[in-house]
Amino acid sequence: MSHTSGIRHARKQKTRQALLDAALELLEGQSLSSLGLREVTRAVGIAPTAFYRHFRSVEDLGVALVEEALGSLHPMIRTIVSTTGDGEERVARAVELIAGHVDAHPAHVRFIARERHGGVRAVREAIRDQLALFTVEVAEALAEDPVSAGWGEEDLVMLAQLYVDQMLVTASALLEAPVRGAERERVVRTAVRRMRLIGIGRAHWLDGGVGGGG
Amino acid sequence: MSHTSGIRHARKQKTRQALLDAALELLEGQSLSSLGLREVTRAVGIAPTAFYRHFRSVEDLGVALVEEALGSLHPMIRTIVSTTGDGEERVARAVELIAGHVDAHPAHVRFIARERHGGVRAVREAIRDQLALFTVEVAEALAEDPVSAGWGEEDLVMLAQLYVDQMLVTASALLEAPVRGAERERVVRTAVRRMRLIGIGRAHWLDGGVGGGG
DNA sequence: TGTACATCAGTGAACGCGCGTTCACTGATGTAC
DNA sequence: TGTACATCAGTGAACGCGCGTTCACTGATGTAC
Repeated sequence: MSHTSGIRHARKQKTRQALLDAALELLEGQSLSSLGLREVTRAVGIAPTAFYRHFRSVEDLGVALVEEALGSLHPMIRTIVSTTGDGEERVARAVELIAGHVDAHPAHVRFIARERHGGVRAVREAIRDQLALFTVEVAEALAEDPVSAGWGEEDLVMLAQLYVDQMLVTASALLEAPVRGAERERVVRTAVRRMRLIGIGRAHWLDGGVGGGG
Repeated sequence: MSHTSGIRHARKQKTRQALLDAALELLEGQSLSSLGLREVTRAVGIAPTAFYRHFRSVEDLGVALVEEALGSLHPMIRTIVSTTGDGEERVARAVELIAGHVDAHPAHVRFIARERHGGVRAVREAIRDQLALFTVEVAEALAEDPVSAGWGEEDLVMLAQLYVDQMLVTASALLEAPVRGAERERVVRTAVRRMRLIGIGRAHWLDGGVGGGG
């Protein structure tokens, strides 16, 4: 058998996951830069020193959490960008998918929102890099869409960034709203309208003038 | 004389400001939830116990920092929303004003970006409340603009939120770029295009369809 | 103006506590033969 | 299958350290008369 199998390895993975889960839960009420190693091991029920068998530091654990939280988002991104239908349908489905993800993984979403501009450099950079991958993915999908005919590379990336930002803004707004109820529906409706407005801007991007003005 | 004047009061205010300044500087490399009271007083050069003459806790100091950081933004918001000219000019001026503010108060901007979703509830709520005031201010200005004729209240608020979000996204992106150079210009150009796209969406909001789609 | 008392920003010692990290260890699991 | 040795996840004591908070204090500033 490979050294990545066996009882010992499986137990180690289980402890590692328990550390990640415990940290994520503790992070709902604080930032990574104030999370203590002893706090995490206490929550898991192991000795503080066992922490070092899995991570070099809390910062290191934070980077692992970024991969766990944003790695699981890739499939969702692909589903959204590959969804067919007219603009209005796509927008509604995208917001639904985001809302479903927030309901399923609220702690992950909170962690990313909090640490994206948080106090731990390595974690900020890990999040930035993952989001850059999302942007590339979205930009490539946009490039294949007939609506994007005539668009420059820089504009496609700008729009992709705008979509990725909106995804995070929407997810973050949903986090603060209750899972059900009028407030939640208001947040969803606003998110849909934001996306619709961006879609309209996209459709008229090459028309010539910005229109309006004071 | 009133009890708010005099040598003693002036010295107290000076120490208080020194605490705020020192905290803001220390917060460039960490989050508020890990900032220590002793760390701040050490930086100012006073005894740890003197801290309590000015703030009940570090959290309390954080709320004061929110007021300092976002209070100073109100004039800028008013300048942006009251700027005349066509859409393209307004966008360029708005981004210039934001860039100027980031250059003048980088630590304030970093603090708001970091603590907006940070680990200290009272500070998050203070930021949320201040941003809500900005949104109201922008929504009122939008309502007076002829371009908004026929717009519903909810849509005006949605657009105002979108503008306020963009202001923060742009400020945050500028923070990470060097003050001068090609990278900075790329960030500014992208911000202008984002704002332009939103302006186009706004101009065509009442046209009927979203257009495009896969 | 001068005096006597009140206020209060800042001090410094002291406290109990939890922190991250080290170290030698234990004992179950893995491996070579 | 059995044996002998290697690996290594988790242990528990120990360390020095900085933390937030308390308390009685000092002495400059403020105020009443």
